[in-house]
Amino acid sequence: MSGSQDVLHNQLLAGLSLEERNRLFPHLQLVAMPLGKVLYESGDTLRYVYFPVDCIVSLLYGMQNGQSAEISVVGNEGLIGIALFMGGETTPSRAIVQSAGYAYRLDGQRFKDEFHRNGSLQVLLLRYTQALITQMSQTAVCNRHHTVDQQLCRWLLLSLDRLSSNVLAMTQELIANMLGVRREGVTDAAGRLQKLGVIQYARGQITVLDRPKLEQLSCECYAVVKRETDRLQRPASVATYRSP
Amino acid sequence: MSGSQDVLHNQLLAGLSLEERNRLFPHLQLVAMPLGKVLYESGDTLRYVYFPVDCIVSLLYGMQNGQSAEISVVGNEGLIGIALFMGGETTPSRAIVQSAGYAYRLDGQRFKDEFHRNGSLQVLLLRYTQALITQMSQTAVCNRHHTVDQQLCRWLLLSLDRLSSNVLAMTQELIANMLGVRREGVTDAAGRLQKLGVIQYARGQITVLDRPKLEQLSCECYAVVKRETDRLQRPASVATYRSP
DNA sequence: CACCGTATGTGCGGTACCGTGCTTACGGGA
DNA sequence: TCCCGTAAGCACGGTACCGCACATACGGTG
Repeated sequence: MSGSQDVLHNQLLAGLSLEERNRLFPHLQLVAMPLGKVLYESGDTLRYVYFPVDCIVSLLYGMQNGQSAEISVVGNEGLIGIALFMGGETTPSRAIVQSAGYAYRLDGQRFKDEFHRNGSLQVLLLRYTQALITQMSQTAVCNRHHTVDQQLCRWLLLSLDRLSSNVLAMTQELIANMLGVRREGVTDAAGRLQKLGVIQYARGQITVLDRPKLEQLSCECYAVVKRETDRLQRPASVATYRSP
Repeated sequence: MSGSQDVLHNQLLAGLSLEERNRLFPHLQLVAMPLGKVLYESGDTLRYVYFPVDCIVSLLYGMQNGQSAEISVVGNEGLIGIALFMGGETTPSRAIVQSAGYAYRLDGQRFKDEFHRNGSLQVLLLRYTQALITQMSQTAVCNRHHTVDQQLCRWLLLSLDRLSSNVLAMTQELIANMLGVRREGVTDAAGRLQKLGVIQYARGQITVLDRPKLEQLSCECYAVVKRETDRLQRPASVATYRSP
């Protein structure tokens, strides 16, 4: 399957120094990430961290009444399991594979040890965590102020950025779970997008036909998160930034 | 004004080792935090971190159309300016004093230097950051699924926990800005709470009369955040945790 | 090819919140 | 004491989303 599962396809792993690579890479395990796989449940003690290479993982918060909502999405730009180096060991969230693929898995203890060596891994992880925080925060305001239509666009764009194709394998039901809305709400929004010729829907398979239009229809939340993620992912330097 | 501005009233500063205290405390500056003071705007490069002793600071995300929403609230359990040690230097958020008081201010560079010494400050800050992430995430789902009534209860409880009194100096207009809803929505919700005898409202001054009832009327989000914050704030140990 | 599970579309009433414009009423300053 | 700015209450129609109960339609399996 070509080199598409190359360790270096994960941007965090690719950013490590030579020494760090030598220490960590021998312990990385390539694992399959089938759709729907649960990496951890709310409250689980984390045993591994996962570095996605070509899959997408959603972090969800669930509630007592069964409702839930996605608070962030992770692809090859990040990792799953930040609670390990944050020191909490667990989180009240749930990590579930949203788009199938592969990831590299690393033992939690080894990962923590490396983090506390104060090397470039630590810098990369902290910056990534800040990007994640931005995404969560923006999701919070988005949930408050934007329509389902806008949020669907945002969600499609975030997914698209983490895939190499313009085809997503996702049912409307699943998307509804992620956005925390009714399935019918997604049906309506998707129908409107289809009518505009932006996407094409076919039984669990969405093809994005007009990405620029999608960006235009999306709320600003996508752009904010993307800009901030890009900024924080750039090789560490004296990153200056001013709001536009 | 008694010893209410004691450095050790900030839980993070109180958790430092003796050496760290010796290095940092001489450089802490007590600063007044009047209501409405803006500690930083979206995109500002952070020059200081602030350790609240008896004030409350809100982190807000604003949007292009002027709407905004609070994504987390910080009192003497935390600090403002995590983006400094996260490496981003700036964030797209806004920090504004929600309840007047005092805080200790520390120069950003000195703070970063201390963080990278790998001492107990680092552990405390990372754990606090995780608590903050929990709060943001829970806010996101809360915005999605809960009524204004429930959110008002949650918000009052979060504020109450960070004050030594049961009287909040807050207009409904300000609360509405925090929750990202209309002022009238807060009026309605507050009116209902008042009718139930839970709070008493008087021109920018809310007195909480029945806290247990408030907790009962609130959504679960308050309890989740509180439990997780308490867990993460406990002196670092092999913290195990399982969802109830 | 017939069947059935799953994915999608639709229609209905209900409600929580919005935007707007207005009224009431407190309380500090001249 | 009066005045006026600010805080709070109220009333209106509008709408986005909900919960529910269906109707359709695709596609793999026997």
